[in-house]
Amino acid sequence: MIQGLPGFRDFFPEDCARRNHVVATWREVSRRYGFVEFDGPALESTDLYRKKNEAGAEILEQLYSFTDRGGREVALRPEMTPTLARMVAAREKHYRKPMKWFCVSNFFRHERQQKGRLREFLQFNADILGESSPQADAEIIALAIDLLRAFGFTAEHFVVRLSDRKAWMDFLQSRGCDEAACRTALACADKLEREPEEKLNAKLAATGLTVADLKAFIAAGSPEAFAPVLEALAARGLTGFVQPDLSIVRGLAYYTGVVFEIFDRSKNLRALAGGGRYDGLVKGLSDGAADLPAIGFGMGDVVLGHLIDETPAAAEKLQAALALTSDVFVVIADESRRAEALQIVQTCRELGLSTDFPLKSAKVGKQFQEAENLGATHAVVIGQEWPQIKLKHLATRAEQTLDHAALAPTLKTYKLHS
RNA sequence: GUGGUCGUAGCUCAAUGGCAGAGCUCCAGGUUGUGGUCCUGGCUGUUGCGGGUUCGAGUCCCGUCGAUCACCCCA
Repeated sequence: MIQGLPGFRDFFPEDCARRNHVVATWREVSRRYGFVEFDGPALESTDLYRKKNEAGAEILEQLYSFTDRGGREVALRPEMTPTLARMVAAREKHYRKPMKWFCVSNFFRHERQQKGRLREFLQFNADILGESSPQADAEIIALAIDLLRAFGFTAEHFVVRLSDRKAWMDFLQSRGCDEAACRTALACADKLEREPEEKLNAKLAATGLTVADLKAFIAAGSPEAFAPVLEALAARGLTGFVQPDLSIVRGLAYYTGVVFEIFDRSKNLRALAGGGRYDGLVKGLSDGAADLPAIGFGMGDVVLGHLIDETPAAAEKLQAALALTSDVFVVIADESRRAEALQIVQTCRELGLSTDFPLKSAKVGKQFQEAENLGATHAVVIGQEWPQIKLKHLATRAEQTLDHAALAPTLKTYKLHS
């Protein structure tokens, strides 16, 4: 038998139900925040990703890229930002600012899978374009926090680690670092927890800095850099979710201001979400056609799924969303009345009720069993007494007999009450 | 790309180098037109795949594919 590709997932009904819960939550909170949804193509010109990175960069190595039948170099999207920048540059003048856009899309990266990382995954992205104030930074961070709260997480479960690239650059330039030295220093700051001090000091030699200098800067905390964002988050009552932490650097070169990553408190997992301000990227990717300040972040479904499973409150919420529910099960007690039963089924469905019935002759007991299995709230029994029928509320086992013509009006009132 | 661990029924897992099994799921019954429990019965395996050692391999060895974890990287 042919197997699925490594790092790619099948979505059986129960998996789809999980995914739908995640996506529905992302969409609902985004709607509350006034973000509008957009999407782009899964396949883009490889040049779109080359432009942002130097040749040979690991990002490019991990592209699913190939030459299409028309001889074009194309790649499956590994992230959304280049597509967003392309789209924004094309119609920037058409939209009022600030633009608050989000999308939920699948992305592809050819790398070895491990916990929290697959080759195809779903990612939520949200961006605010055309507004450079700390108010926009706070709005984006608040959205990220409320997204996670909507899944049932609290400040006990996750934390936003907030940093600032500009504070880093100011510090490094004050120490005489040129552009290359800044890049080296930031890369080392990113590895402070992972690589031994001697190794990092060797790398830092060219910059005139030491690990001790970097650690001292992180420890000092640069409070003035975070004050406006923290104030705006405090006013929303979200202070408890945020922790200033200059040790967060993020790998990307294009960030220009606030950067943040969200981690589970127990630190068992990779980052749940990450993002930051990238004021020069739209201009760079559009060759100057559009110039918009921007801040955004991404949140993948894989790590999020792990944390949901590990967190009882979130897992319960997921289970509630997964519970099968249907409204009506039509029991065909007398097979000779199947035509009448189908008529009732159709009536229920046209009322908008989720309605099911047995496709083949079955004993009444089995049919009630099936109604239970499907999570139906009501059973309608069609049998010998037609045109009278029975309507039973399964939870209370209360049963009433009524004329079939009276069923629709009766169910309508039930629907209003539920 | 590098390294560790692991591949047995749809799922979770047993089986000292000696007859491949259990629970759950699924399917079918338990006589008249009413349920979640319960009872009975049944299906499903080239033990991931290919070699090797052995009288004999699920078990040991090699290769391969896959899963998983870590490194790398993390857009």
